[in-house]
Amino acid sequence: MAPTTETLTAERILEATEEVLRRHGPAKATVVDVARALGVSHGSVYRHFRTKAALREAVTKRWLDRTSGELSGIAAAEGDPEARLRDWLSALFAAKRRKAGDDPELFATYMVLTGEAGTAVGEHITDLTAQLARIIRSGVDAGSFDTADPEASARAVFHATGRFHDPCYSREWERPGVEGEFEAVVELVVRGLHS
Amino acid sequence: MAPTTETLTAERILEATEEVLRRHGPAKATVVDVARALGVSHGSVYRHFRTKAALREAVTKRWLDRTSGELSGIAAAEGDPEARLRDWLSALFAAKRRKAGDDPELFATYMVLTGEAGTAVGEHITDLTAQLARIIRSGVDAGSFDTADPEASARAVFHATGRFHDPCYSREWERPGVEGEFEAVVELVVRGLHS
DNA sequence: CAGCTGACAGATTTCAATATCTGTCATCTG
DNA sequence: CAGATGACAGATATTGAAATCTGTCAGCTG
Repeated sequence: MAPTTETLTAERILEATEEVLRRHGPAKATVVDVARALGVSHGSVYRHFRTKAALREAVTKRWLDRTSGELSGIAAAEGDPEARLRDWLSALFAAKRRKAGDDPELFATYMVLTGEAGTAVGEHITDLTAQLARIIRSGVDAGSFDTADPEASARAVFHATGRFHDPCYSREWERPGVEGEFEAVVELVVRGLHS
Repeated sequence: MAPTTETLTAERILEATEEVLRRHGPAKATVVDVARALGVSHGSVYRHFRTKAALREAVTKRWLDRTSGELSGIAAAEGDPEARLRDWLSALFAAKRRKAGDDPELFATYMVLTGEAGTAVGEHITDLTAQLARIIRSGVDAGSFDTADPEASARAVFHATGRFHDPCYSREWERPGVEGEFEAVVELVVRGLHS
């Protein structure tokens, strides 16, 4: 694309890569395309990212971190832990559903990227369950939740609600009735946590 | 394979198709292969199944029905509903995990088959949640479970435990610690159901 | 000399020609 | 004549040669 005089940074490469992925999809997005988009040779891209896989994983990480960031506010907030848990789960579902619904092709692209084994997804899940554990712990402290192991309960809640945040279910998220299914599972889970 | 004098029945075709799928995998299993395995012309296969898709769906249905059958005994049994619910969920997880672990290639084949949109999977899920609903209803009658809508609760329980029976998670089922994760989710769900 | 380039080897992908498959049906056979 | 066959048209899959990509690196440039 248009050559620039700006310095070539990891950040600029990541932005260009996102754009190339959006345009070409995961199968046809090449490092050469990214370099072309930046007006540099592909060798320069390899100066910042050792391999194509590392570049793709960095893009994935950025994308996942955006979701984590949206939710961390709720996890850190003050107030009724049960309400916060419900809010957090709703926000997670809403965020995923929005991403999947607004631009299905891009979402499919990221599904491919997250499927390429790497540590990014695992770290994202660790991050999210840590947020959940924080909420649950504050519920235990307040006496509204009862669990011996908030971390384990957090993982259980995360797993139990997987249908409403795991990308492999994304095509179900637009069906009529999901909202109700979501409420039912959240209800079950919140009741299971109660003392 | 070996030609036979036996009459050509839908049942024999289904058996041969299973064998061909096991041998060749979902991508390379053709109707011609099935006919060859039976020692007949492929036109004869089309006499019993209108399309290749119908044949594949019939095989899928048979496979899914085998799991449903294994579980229906637990759902129909007498005795403590909570124990039956735990047994049923454990049996479902064990059955899926065994199928995935014993013959991963065949399991992958069936994952492809179930992914080919059709009514078989939907009916299977309806069947399983009906079994769950039966257990939950008996728990409500016995006074140990509390829910206004056992069918809805059954779907919620099924969704909440998806990570331990949905094929899209099958590669997680062999990791150390799954057993514990499973127990934690079941515990959460059972507590959520309790009155 | 830090950062960029572009040629290169080996791996991967594309593309078009070729082969095989699906689904139909007129015809055959017991 | 019920049930099986195999030739056929159009759709799909395979194959192998050519094009492109990945990752490296010696050398260029500011």
